[in-house]
Order: sequence, then C-alpha cells, then structure tokens
Amino acid sequence: MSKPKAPHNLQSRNSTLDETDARILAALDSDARLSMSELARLIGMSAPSMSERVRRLENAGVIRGFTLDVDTRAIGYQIRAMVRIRPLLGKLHLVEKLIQERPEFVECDKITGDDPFLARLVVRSIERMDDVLEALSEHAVTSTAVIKGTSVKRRLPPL
Amino acid sequence: MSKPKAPHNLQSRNSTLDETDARILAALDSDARLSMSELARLIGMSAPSMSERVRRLENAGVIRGFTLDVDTRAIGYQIRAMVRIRPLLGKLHLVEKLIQERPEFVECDKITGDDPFLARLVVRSIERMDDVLEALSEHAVTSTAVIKGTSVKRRLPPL
DNA sequence: GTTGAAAATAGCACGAA
DNA sequence: TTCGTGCTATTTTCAAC
Repeated sequence: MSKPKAPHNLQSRNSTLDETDARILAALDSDARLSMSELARLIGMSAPSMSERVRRLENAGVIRGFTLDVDTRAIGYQIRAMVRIRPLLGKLHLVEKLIQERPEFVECDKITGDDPFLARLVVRSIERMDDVLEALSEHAVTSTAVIKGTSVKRRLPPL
Repeated sequence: MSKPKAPHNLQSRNSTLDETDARILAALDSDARLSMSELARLIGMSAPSMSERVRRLENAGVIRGFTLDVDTRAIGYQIRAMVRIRPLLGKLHLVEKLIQERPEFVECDKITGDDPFLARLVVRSIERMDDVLEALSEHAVTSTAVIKGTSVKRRLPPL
C-alpha cells in the first residue's frame, strides 16, 4: 500500500517541512514552553510522536534553540537603538571585536554596503549610549537611529 | 548554604533583579525549555521556589515570553536583508501596513532619522526579494543591505 | 505513527526562617 | 515575603507493537 506521496517540495532546498511541522513551529514560536503533551493535543497526535518530531526539527537544525523574550525596559534598559558602524581603514577586525566585547550590543549583523556592521544597542540611558558610541569613535564612524517603537514584532516567515 | 543577600539594587528603576534572577534569565535564555527542577538544581534551590520566581518574572513583565530560534536557511529562506524604508509624503501609514502584511518582513522597528522604518527581510531567493521591494516601490524609497553573516548573536544585555 | 507503564516533573497546600 | 517539604496530578520517556 505504498502510495507515492506527492513531492510537494516547496522548499528551495533542505528539510522539507510538512504541514504538521509548520503548525508545530508556529505553536512553539508563540509559546516555546508548551508541554509536548499539550502540543500533541493541539495538533492532534500522541505525545511520543510529538516529542520525536520536535527532536527531529532540532536535529535537522530547523529549531536552533529555545530562547527567552525579555523586556529590556522592565530591567532598566530604557533606550534601544540601531547603530550602523563603519570601521576606519584597517580597523575592521578590531571594531568587530569591540562590538562583541561590549555587551550592550545585543545583536550585530555583517551587511553589504558602505557600513559593514549593523548592531542593535540596548542601554540604560542616553548618557550610557554616548559612552558606548564614544568608545568606538576612535576606530569607526557610527550612525545611530533610536528605536521609537515596533511595527512588526519578531515572527516566523511564511511556512 | 545560604549567603547573606545584600540589597544591591543596581537597576535604574523598576523590577529589581537580584543575582538569582539574573542567573535564571541567563540559563533560560540559553535553553528556555529547561525544566523547573533542572533549573532549580543549576541555581541551587527547590523546584517550587524556582517556579515561583519564574512566574514572578513573567508577571513583572521581565519575561515577555518563550520563543523559538529557527534557522530560516534550514527551511529554504536563503537570503536575509535589512531594509531601510522611507515612505513617500503622506504614505507613512499605508507603508507600515504593507510591511506588516508582508510576512517576509519578520521584524520592523520605527526609528529616528531620515528613514522611519528599519525592517528585517527573509526571502527564499534574490528574485523573491526583488518582488517584495518592488511591491513597495510605488509608495516608498528603500535601501537594502544583504546580511552576509553575524558578529553578535542575539543575547541579553548585562544583568 | 500508537499505546501503556515507570520515572521525572509540575503544582499545590502548608509550615519555617 | 521567600523558600522548603510532602503530597498528587501531569508529563516525559521507553519499550513494544
């Protein structure tokens, strides 16, 4: 009775997610601490199968981890900003190291264009922001845009 | 094995985190699915107390939620980019709505400066990226920087 | 994929510092 | 208040199918 499944391989490559996987990811994205049993109930299958599916998604590298969404304001970090960083000639690696070592930079991507780095900065106050940027000013030119609000909260792309 | 706790209220305001809370947040940030018992073992306290602390961090709004870290490449989204978006005169709200309705924009902040929006875009291919940007071109000017890599993976600010 | 039993865990009431 | 203990309900895991 092997019915050849339709090769609806919509993914451009890799780990083909079926619709169940998509629903699992969506559910876990909204609450990563859902119990496997509850998740199984939601999707409509048994707990052991659910555990196995989730484990597979982890092993396939689709799920990289389970993380926290922390409100940095609630712990005293009042200011968030996006900072474009252009190291002076020959200082690319030094500047990258400085960014990595400054924990107020909570995220940093390497990007194409005039400014090699785009970093997310979280600080307790404007004064502190100035300190952080000042520390870079000897080695890089920075452009800072303060975050006024959020239009789209982090979410998954269409599955 | 109890250490005398000093009221070192380091937070600039709000929800004072003690050192235990900081360790809890750090542990959950690296694995948000840690069981309360295991977490309790790590930190050195009983499971019920741990549950209560975590619940308090949630109620205080410090922990906003538990989320997934998904590798979008592993599900076929090969390209990531940061897009600065400047709506044409009078089109601010329209453009914001367009961004929100386009699921490939997985995050968007409202920022100060010439470009009101800075969005993270995740697409399956360059061609698809062009489609998305083209759809905005009638109402906004965009500047796109493709992400080549990561210097700092999302992390918590110093606690 | 399922079921069912054993081990681990979570949630609750209650008492101690 | 915050934490610990002991109890019960739930969940996880492992085996076998």
